[in-house]
Amino acid sequence: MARRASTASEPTNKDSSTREHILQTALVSFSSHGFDGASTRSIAKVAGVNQGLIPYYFGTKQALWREAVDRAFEDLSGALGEFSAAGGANPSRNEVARMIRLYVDFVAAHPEFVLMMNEEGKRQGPRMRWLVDRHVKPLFAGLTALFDRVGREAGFPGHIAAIHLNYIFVGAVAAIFHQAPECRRVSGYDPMLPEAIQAHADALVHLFLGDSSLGKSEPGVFHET
Amino acid sequence: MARRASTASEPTNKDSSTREHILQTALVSFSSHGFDGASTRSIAKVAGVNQGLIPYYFGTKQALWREAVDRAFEDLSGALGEFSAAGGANPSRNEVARMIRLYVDFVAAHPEFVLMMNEEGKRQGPRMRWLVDRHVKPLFAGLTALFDRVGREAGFPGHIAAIHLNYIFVGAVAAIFHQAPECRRVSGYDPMLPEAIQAHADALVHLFLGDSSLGKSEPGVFHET
DNA sequence: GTCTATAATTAGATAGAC
DNA sequence: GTCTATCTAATTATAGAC
Repeated sequence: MARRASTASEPTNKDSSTREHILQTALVSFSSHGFDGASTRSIAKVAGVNQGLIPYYFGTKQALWREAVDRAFEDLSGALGEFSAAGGANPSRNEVARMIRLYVDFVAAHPEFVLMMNEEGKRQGPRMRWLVDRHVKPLFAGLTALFDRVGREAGFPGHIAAIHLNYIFVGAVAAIFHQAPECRRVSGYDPMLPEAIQAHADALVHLFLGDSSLGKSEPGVFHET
Repeated sequence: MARRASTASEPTNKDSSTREHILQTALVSFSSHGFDGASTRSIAKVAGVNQGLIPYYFGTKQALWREAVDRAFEDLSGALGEFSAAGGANPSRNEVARMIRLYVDFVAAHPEFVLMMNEEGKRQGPRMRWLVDRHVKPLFAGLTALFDRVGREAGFPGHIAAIHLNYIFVGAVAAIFHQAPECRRVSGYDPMLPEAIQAHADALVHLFLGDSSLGKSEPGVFHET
């Protein structure tokens, strides 16, 4: 491919550079095969470049992983829009429903995000600590406030319900997407189809917020205020 | 350690043999580091035996993995008792609640089971196909029947809700346990403590079945018949 | 049955041609 | 900036001592 000349100080094009291509390929490989299972040679092969370019651009495999994770959380932040920044203000039922649908759409479009979270969050180690301290903790305060309110309104017992609701929610959203190959083989149903994604979001909104379209708020755990 | 002599045809003691010890160690290692990430040397080291014993007992790494997975599903079947065999007969609300608590307790006691399922179910390959065809498909028919009934009673829209409820349920149960290290670091809360396991089961029963202890059946998605 | 030693392959990172 | 070639270390599996 033709490539325009660039001086030493001028940054290269962000979206079309092979560096960026390696970065996007790396996150998918790491999430699918794990950090140890994804070799730099296999990442380079999928990206269509030489293995030597990875140490050239990123130094170490660890550094490549970190840049790929940074990029993943940028994508999440962009997809959630105002919700990722606002935190747990005091959203209405419709705002919570919209947040659920935004997150479902993001996970369906980027299953590698939650696969990477599962890969690193399951065991202690430097990558888990780095990931949690740098990216998860800042998001967690807002999420806890939100689920604390949801839990109270739903009459969940005890003061520790928020953390449970948090993981119940993220697990309930993501499993069908990060287990998509298993789901297809066991049931013949493709959860990545647009109709399936919508049906999944519908089911989650119904489960967590109840069905307000019928004009009653009894089912579900969250009631309009 | 002293070991009693055995003839060629006599099977060795199942629970105390080093073969069995390797098998149990292997599942934890595979679930934590993935098939490629878990080296036979590291498995042998954790088990406290020599690396050469793995090809001696199991032939190949693949065969070791298969035996470890067989053992994991035996444990699941044992923990679920009558529920794993009965399938989706027509359980009462209390029976469903009991099944939820049994599964929560199993996942908390054996996070390596769902970690292994996540590890292999996320991508296509010979291990995923073997695992699904041999172990998941036989369980799936009963689960679908159960969630089909739950979905109908809860008024979920459409005829494909069962598969969504299935993955919503298994994801909701397991995430806090398979992400336990992440959970501890982000929140300081240990989901593996007995009180936490019970609180998680309480939250799930409340979410999926509603709170019948108050004598009303409005919240939740499942109503007593 | 359990060990040591090793063969064949592959890993991440480096050096240097162009 | 991208490639080939290579170094060192770690991988699975095998051979053989005891």
